[in-house]
Amino acid sequence: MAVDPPKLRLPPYTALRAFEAAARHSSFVAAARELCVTPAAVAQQVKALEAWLGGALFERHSKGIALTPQGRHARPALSAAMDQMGLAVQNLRSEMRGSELHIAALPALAQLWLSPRLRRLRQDFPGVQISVTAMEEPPNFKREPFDMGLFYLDAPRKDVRTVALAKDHLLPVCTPKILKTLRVKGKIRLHGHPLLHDTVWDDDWARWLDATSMHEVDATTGPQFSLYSMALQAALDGEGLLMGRECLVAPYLTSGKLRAASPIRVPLPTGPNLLLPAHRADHKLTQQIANWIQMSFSEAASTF
Amino acid sequence: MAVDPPKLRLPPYTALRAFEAAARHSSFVAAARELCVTPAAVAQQVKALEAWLGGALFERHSKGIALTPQGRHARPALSAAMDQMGLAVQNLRSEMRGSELHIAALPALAQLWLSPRLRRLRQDFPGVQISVTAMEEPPNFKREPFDMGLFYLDAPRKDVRTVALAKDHLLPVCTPKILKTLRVKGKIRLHGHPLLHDTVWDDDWARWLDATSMHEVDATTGPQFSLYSMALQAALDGEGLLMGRECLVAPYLTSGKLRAASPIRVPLPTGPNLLLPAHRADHKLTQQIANWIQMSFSEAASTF
DNA sequence: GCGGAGGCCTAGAAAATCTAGGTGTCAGAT
DNA sequence: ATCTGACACCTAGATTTTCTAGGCCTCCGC
Repeated sequence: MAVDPPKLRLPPYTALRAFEAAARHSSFVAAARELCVTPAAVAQQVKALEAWLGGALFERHSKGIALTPQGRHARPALSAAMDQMGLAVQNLRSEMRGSELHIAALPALAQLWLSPRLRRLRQDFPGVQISVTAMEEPPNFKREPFDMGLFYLDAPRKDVRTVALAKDHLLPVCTPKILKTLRVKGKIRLHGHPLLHDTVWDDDWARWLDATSMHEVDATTGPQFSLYSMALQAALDGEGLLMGRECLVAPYLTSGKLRAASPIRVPLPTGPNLLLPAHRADHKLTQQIANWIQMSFSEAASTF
Repeated sequence: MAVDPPKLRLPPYTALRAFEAAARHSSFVAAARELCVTPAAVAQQVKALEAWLGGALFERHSKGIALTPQGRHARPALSAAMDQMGLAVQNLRSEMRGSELHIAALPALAQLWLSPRLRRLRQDFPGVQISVTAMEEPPNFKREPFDMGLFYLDAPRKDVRTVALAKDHLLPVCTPKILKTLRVKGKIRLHGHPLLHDTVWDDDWARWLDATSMHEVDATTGPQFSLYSMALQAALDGEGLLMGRECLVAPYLTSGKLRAASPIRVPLPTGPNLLLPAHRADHKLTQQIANWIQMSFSEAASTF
């Protein structure tokens, strides 16, 4: 019965975070990816936490893991606490660095839509330091320090204000030079040139060919690019036909560097969206820049 | 514009905790005491956090520190997040170790009230592992893993259900042997024997002497004990007069090992309280044991 | 003008956390 | 039936974070 108590300490934060991520993904590897560590590290942290608690949180199966009832029950509160923690830190951070703004964006949107407008954006908001980070999936705004996001989404998200910036359409594009070779007796045939593919938007070609009932063209072959902008560059270099997303290729159609290889535009179920985390909703600078982006998009849309 | 984003990480948790504690205490030394580290460690963590944020959180004065406006503004959210975190962990822990119960208690209450009843408590709740930790101040139940507390308090606390277990009174006590030497012609004089003092309840003697207008006795001299139970032991050993707290010395009065050296009982503004953190309110075992303690106290009270 | 309290610094010690590399088990494919 | 890939696990040692020790500085009150 010590008078100066030995302070029963909480388990280390790292262990909690590892557990939370592993529970959320039901996987140590996925959690490890999220946390930027090796799976072994996650496993160790979870094991340490289990030791501290004196009981198991996961059932280990050779293929994957499953939460025990206790673990399942504990997760929501822990996640909420971590969200709140991240939120508090972000608010603090943004308060300290008043005039910084960090945008998360799909690589394609970052490079093809945002990048050309950055100069003007910076001119219109002098003194604001605008950063852009490209990523495939929208980040967890509660945990990661981004002020807004720019992503293709089909449905609005809870916990984030989602503004659809435009409806997007698919249409095949190529250089004018290639276009000529496709014209046979006034009709256009999509043969004789490679189809350029983006690895993420892999099924764009299939979707368009399906919608236009052009089943004679094989959507599965052709070079793959991990970045849409690289596929686009290949198209600009005359290496083949790209299934264009109108929002992204519009400037090249306007300038004449690319041409539509077909008049048929197939609507996409998803389109570019602006994501505004709820906790930034009343942040003035964020609002202003969000408005700027929306305006800029509707201007662009009018040129389609 | 990396595609695999370098993951802007949150600042280390330790730094946030150091800041939070330092802000709460407006002092690095106090924070260090709370966190069981040296002040230098706290200072370093805070400095690291400030570096991460890119701005100062405290104004350093040679005597103490003061929060900057940003720091002051950020603190509440951070504290709340940490509370929630601690809470989530505790719930998890208590769920894993279903039949453990941890009581925080003032040393005097732990030793003189709880300890004699522990055997019966354990008998009445077989299979429950009951731990007791003694400490001078009630812990922060949101952060530290205690299921209930037993402390002298004058006012109820917010965020913790406070149950007054009894009203307490001061009365001077000594061994029967000493009592005889105090009787001079039918009247009792509190002279000729040392007054035994508890360092924390330092002013008990003064309070009683004041209330009884016995200004001729000097309340400031006499041996000091850091634990009430040691002062009590000294009294039992006939080393002098103890200013007794009725709740604590009652058993000795009953058994005759100690006698009241005066019939005058002076009410104390504070009394023993049972503290039940809100988040444990619907925990069955905690409730049962709380009831047990309340009952046990009212039984004891009826014997005064 | 001295002593103590509080904060600051730095180097090195201690502890926490992570990685590498190898094992075992299963499910689905060959 | 066997192979292969995905996933979890382990351990030892590397790396990073965090802490302590010990000395310094400044201010305040005596």
